[in-house]
Amino acid sequence: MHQYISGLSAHEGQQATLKGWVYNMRVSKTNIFIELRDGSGFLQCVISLDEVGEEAFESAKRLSREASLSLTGEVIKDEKQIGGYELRVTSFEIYGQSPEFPIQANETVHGVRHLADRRHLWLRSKRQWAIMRVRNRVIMAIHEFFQEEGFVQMDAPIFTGNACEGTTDLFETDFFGQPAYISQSGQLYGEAMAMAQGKIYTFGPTFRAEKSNTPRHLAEFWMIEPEMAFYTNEMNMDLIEKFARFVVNSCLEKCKVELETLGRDTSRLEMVNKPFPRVSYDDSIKILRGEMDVEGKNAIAVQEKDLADAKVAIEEKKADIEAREKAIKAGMKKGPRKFNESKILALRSEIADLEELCRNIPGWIESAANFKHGEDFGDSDEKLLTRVFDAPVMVYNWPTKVKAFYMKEVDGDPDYVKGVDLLAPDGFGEIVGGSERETDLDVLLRKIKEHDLPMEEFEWYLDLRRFGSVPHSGFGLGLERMVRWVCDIHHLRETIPFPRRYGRLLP
RNA sequence: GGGUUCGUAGCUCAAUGGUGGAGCAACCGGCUGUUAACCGGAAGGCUGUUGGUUCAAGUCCAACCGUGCCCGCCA
Repeated sequence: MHQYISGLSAHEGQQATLKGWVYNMRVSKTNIFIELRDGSGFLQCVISLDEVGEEAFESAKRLSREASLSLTGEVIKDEKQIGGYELRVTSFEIYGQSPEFPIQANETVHGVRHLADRRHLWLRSKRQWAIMRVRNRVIMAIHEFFQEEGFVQMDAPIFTGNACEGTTDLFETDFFGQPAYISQSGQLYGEAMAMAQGKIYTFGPTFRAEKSNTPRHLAEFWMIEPEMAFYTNEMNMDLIEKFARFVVNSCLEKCKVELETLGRDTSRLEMVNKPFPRVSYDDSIKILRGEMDVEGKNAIAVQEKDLADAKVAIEEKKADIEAREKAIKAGMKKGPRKFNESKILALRSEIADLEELCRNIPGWIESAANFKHGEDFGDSDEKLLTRVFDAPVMVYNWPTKVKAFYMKEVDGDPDYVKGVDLLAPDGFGEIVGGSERETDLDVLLRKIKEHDLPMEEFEWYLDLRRFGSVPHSGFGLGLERMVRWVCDIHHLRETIPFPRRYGRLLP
């Protein structure tokens, strides 16, 4: 029986056997330092010449990154080490060598293409390890929350005959000789299941055939869709807030090591413990246009300040580069020179990012200032809006035109529906979309016609209104978007083990 | 689908139109209780493809192929 790094503190001062892979190693004359990873964590193992003898020591020198082995030795407390412990190896056995592993220990030196082509190996990198463990925590927290709240987990089908909301492009496939679609949402089925169990949630894969090429789209992703009988949209919002707070706090509590590995500023996540502001669509537009301030903050002015700050930062970084280049030219030993050269490279890439920001902000401001009532928010609009709040924001009461047919109209005002979007702060944008559902059969019949949807395919759905129709609400959460926010990852492709998106089917 | 950036060594990047360089990785040697970054050596290239301008093209022009980023669509 072997031990795992995560549970090693229980074996302090004792013998233990670990099995894993070489994440990184350093060789000296009498010691070999192996940074071992075993899936549960990372730990330094020291193979010393005195302990293992010359022959074994020589074979250990031939190890390389990602070689697999088992190591036996004494567990020693060492405050200097990352996990607080190290293993003094007395014997080891090599399973598999790993010559010329194509991804360096510092994965950030690689370009995205190189890494994406090697996703099956990239997953072994420290950052990816941390992200996947946060993903696991998010998934488990979601189940914990809903199970605790009395929800029943039920699955919507993946093959469907209808195009649900009728807007998005679906993947078409052959279902025993007849055309079928791969599900883009379990929403309508969720409603049927909620009428059977009261409170349910689905948790499954979802597919969108849009040729979207952005950091926040995948062709295949995982969605969680709770649906609650006898819930109004206000109750829906209460639940969304409680839910998001629970999931994020669970990650903060149980993924400290992972979030630290990722360099996540957790104080930004702790914002979830403040009340989530609730803003009507109409008010959110006023904020966007700069016509309404939030606690003294004006959305347009904030952007203008961001732009000015970015410009100043660019000049500072350019001056920094110039000074370093001058110092290098004036003569410098190799060590400091290398340090400064790599610093210059980092500064250049920071400048490139800032310059892009400078190119983008004016467009964002223009888009926000000229925002027309009745439009859906663009990504930049979400960015501007969330920038003035100190917590995730819920925007409710949306124009009927931009939302799906099944959303319930606001009482006495059919131009608006009781939809709600949860926008995460710091530019992460829409995490959750939900609504109270239309309960009136006649209104639904009218909406389905207006949206030009095939009535016969919705007959079963309409039955839900014919037999004991009740007020009900629900929402959908994009798992990867939640993980992206919690981990502060720029691109969704790093939040799922094997991303499927436009132009990417392998590995 | 629209806009834009870029394709140079295995990787990440340099190179006022004038003899293509560096760091990392890999290889060899030295140092070292080290923790991405020690010291030295040698090695690594038809500069994405095709065509054009020029005495001269990695650099300028055109087309194509590929990639990144931004927008649209959404979770």
